[in-house]
Amino acid sequence: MQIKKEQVRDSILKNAELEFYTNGFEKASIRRIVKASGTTIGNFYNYFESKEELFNQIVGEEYYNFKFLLQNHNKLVKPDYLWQISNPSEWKKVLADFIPKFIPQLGNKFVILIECSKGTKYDQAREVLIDLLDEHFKEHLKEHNAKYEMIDIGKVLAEQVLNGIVSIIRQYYNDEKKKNDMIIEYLLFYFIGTMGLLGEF
Amino acid sequence: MQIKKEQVRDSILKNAELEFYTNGFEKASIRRIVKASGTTIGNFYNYFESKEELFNQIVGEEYYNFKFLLQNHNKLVKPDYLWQISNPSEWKKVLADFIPKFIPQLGNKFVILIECSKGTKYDQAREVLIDLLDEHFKEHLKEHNAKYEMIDIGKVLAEQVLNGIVSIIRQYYNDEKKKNDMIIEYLLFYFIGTMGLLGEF
Amino acid sequence: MQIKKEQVRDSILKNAELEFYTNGFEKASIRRIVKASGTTIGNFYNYFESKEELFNQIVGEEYYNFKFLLQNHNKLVKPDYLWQISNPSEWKKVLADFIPKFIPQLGNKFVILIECSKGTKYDQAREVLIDLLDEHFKEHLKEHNAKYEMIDIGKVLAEQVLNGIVSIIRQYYNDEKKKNDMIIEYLLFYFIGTMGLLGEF
Amino acid sequence: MQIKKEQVRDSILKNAELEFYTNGFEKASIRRIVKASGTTIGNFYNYFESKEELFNQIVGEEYYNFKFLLQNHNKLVKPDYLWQISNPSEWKKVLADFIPKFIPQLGNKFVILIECSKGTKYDQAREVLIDLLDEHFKEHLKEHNAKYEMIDIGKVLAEQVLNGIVSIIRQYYNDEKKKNDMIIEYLLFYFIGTMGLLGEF
DNA sequence: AATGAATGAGGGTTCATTCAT
DNA sequence: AATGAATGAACCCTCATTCAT
Repeated sequence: MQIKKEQVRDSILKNAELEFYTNGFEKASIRRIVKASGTTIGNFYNYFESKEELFNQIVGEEYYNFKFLLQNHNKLVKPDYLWQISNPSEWKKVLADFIPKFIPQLGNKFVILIECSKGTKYDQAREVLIDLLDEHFKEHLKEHNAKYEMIDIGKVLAEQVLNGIVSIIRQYYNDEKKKNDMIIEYLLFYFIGTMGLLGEF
Repeated sequence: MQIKKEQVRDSILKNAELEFYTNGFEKASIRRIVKASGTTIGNFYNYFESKEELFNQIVGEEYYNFKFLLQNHNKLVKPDYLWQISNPSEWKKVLADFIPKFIPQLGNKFVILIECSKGTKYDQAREVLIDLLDEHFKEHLKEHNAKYEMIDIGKVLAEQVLNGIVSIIRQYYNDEKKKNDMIIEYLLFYFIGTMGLLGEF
Repeated sequence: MQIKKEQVRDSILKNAELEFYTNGFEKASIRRIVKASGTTIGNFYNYFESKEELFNQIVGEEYYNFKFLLQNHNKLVKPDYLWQISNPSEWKKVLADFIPKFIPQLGNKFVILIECSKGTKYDQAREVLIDLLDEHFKEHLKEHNAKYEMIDIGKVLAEQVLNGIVSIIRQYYNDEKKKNDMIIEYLLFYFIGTMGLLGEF
Repeated sequence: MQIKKEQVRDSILKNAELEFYTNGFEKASIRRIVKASGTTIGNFYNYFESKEELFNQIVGEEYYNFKFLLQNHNKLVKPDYLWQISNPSEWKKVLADFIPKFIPQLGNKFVILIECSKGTKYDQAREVLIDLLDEHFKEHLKEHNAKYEMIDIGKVLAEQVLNGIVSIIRQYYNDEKKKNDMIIEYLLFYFIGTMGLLGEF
């Protein structure tokens, strides 16, 4: 009984995740979710209060961790020495060490949080994250080139890097290792590009 | 009342553009559009045959130009010498010359075409463009580094660069000049990053 | 000007007739009618007060004649000697003389009146006509066979003969002569059948 | 509330049958059906997928049986000796035996199938049946009078006989026995009429 | 725990008709 | 005389959610 209960619950969560991932919160259909989960509409509401609450249960923890990460990134994320290293292959190694620490967060739920939360209370998640990355970037940009004026680029870079990560997650959802490699590769691109830009200004 | 014809039509088009831009084709609501346009549902259908046709009228020409650009990009877009230039500030100048040629296409309608066309006959636009960019990138990557194995990165780069442009358009929709500057800046980032990766740095 | 006016009016009437004939009153579309007539919705209402009034103008006279015919059929329509004639080829000749007198009424407008008037004030036309024919038939049936009990057949015969005529009009709408021949032929069938039934009972 | 399931379903089916019977498929209104059925629009779609599917459920089996009958009518329907019998009261007896076999099919649903299916996938049912009857009639006409030229009459007769049956069903929908009697009576009329025509030519 | 019937608001769309120009 | 913009009710259908069983 207990087991069965959990099975139903898990089935709903699993299928709902796919539905939200595919269609976004607003276009997601409870009917489709329960059908895929092998249960019924009525029973769904024995497990979850609403579509929104279901969504919360899927991305809530993710969001919590994510906020924690953001709030504490100054302590956790301190690879600023990166910016002083000038050899790209060196960078790569450093990133390969550093990135895996927060890569567990970069799964489908992260995508849902960032891209499929329109219409929920999380729909600012994307913006919040971007603002934070922006701030982060601007700091570094300023730090390395005091004369750099076009600081607005930080926000674009942020959105950019976020989209890139999301895009990789979506593309390699079924190959954890490749996904991680791609993210590292991709971030390298970013740092290299940034360095190039900054170094020449 | 009847004199308004063009006003109403323009009002609908303007508000519809915003609605599609904000909610995508499928979630866009005709009722919201007509309310924002100060007219009625019935009257809407005096101007447009359907929601889909309204969408077509907004992005149709855009799509036509866009296809033309894609089909003729080999002739139009030939700054491949870019890849042989090693001085980033030189790159920047070249890009600044080259990019404005197709920048007029990069407005809100382009965003709608790329990001908000799910459910319409244009919903492959994004994929088509990405495939083309991918092909383009793979060519160059192969050309410059025969040993470069991870050719899959082409598609990610393509999606990446497209997202970046879209993101910039979204952010600077009200400042044409800055938008253009940002796109140039941004593409520079891309080329520099790519060069770095490839070993030309 | 005056001529043009009549042209528009006639064009509307002609196309409306076809529209009513094809789709019935309720499914008929004013928009389609005006489009086919080469005019506009607004102008339509300069010529006709409403869809219903347009319908009236098309079948009104028809209905008037038809009612007159019905009310005076005892005077006009007196081929009762038909029923005493026993030679079918003789019948045929008599019918061929008699029927043409009211055949002018049996055109498309008659069909519209009988079959396409649902939703208008004429929608009882069919029933009225059937009742009258029924009465007529019952009279004759009684007259010729006093013991004939199943007098209800009159109504069926009436509906039957009406449907038959309508069906012929619809099928031979473009060949006046053949249409008339078929109607005669068809009515012969009826009288022969009736005679056969009655004579043997 | 939920116990009603079958009641509601039956109520919808019953009222829908009446609605289709009265207004035809296209003019039939789901709103009227659900109001008459004592339920709501939303709930209607818990029982039926669409207006068309509702229609299918009403006439689907009818159509299946009807097609079977048509395809097998050469085996099932073989009272051709009828045409050699010259005594009408004898005909009547034979018909009285034969007709009841397919009379169960001749109810309101048959009428809906034949007369109210415009706009559905069954809208050719009428034509198919008429063509088949036409063929049937032409055969017999040829057989009995090689010189009979006006073979076009077959189609008219077919439409005629079909209309007649439909008309009887419509008139005696509430008296099964009388309906059957009338159909027999009516078909007799037809055979006698046909015989009369043919025998005298 | 499970079912699915019931609701009502909203989706896109069509329509006859009115009326300012 | 002619135009067609404007209206609002009705069309079929989908949805998340409630609740009696």
